[in-house]
Amino acid sequence: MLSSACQYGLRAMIYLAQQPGDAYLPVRRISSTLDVSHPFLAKILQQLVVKDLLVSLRGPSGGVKLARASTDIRLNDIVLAIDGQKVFDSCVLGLPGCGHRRPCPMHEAWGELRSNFCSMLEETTLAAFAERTEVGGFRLTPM
Amino acid sequence: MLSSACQYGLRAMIYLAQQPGDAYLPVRRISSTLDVSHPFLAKILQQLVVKDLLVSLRGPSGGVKLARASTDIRLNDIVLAIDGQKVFDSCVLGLPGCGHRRPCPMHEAWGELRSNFCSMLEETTLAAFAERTEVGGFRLTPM
DNA sequence: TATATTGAGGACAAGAGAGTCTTAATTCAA
DNA sequence: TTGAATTAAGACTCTCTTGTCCTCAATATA
Repeated sequence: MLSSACQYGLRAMIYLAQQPGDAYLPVRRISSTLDVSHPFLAKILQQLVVKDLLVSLRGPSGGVKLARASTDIRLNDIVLAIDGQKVFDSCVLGLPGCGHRRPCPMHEAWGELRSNFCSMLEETTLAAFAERTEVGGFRLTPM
Repeated sequence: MLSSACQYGLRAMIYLAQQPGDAYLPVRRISSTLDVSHPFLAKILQQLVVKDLLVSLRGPSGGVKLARASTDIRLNDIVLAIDGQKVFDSCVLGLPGCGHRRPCPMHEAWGELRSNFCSMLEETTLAAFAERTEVGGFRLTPM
């Protein structure tokens, strides 16, 4: 459903939203906390910088931080920035051009499930999600 | 969500369920109707033969046909045979071991959507699906 | 029995996604 | 001003899925 890159991106963004203060956080710190490859995560976060979801600073005490308040970033923004629109309009049977006008047999049932998923991503802010993560004691890391 | 192989397999099985009579249907016929590569589809259908969802016969007037009544095959059987169990217990954030005991932040919301999807696959028989496909005028082919 | 037709099976090629590595550019701090 | 820390950028490798190709085995039919 979501690519690995997108999964890493989401986890990193949630982690960043949990940080107090306004300091830059080195990517290396994030990657070691989440236990993912540093160069790979760096490349992913770079995409989020380009899409204006993160800002970055080079040099000592540099790193990345959220470009705006976590209450103003939705999970959907992150997924779109990394995986693009295709997640949202793919057909379960892989038929090109499947849609309301020429549906495949699964279109209706799948469409409903998918739109529920999309709604969740669109409605949930990063702030809400980070808080739920902390309060619920949920984890972002494999270990 | 589903691999291309699985998508092709589902489309082929629906197409087979729509055939009247009990004759073997050559894979070549199926592949050209669905407009997918013949060798690739052959390999996929072979898996379904091994899993006893199809029976095959070589030689002239050979081909494949459903191993049992389409009322006795569920979409779930096909997905399991091709993509395996991993479709059903994957974590949205890709965390290994994510589950009730150690959930990731998305576990609950995603779990519900996924279990709806699974229920649909488990409850829908190939017969019901093929009929809906014909009655609704839905399509299996790209063109 | 001869032959054309079909699936079975394996080796191979192409593509995408995942992940690594190296070098350059930037910036803080001593 | 020098050096260390850090992101930026691109080339590269690996692996898995997708897809192709060729040969072999089976079998219905003439």
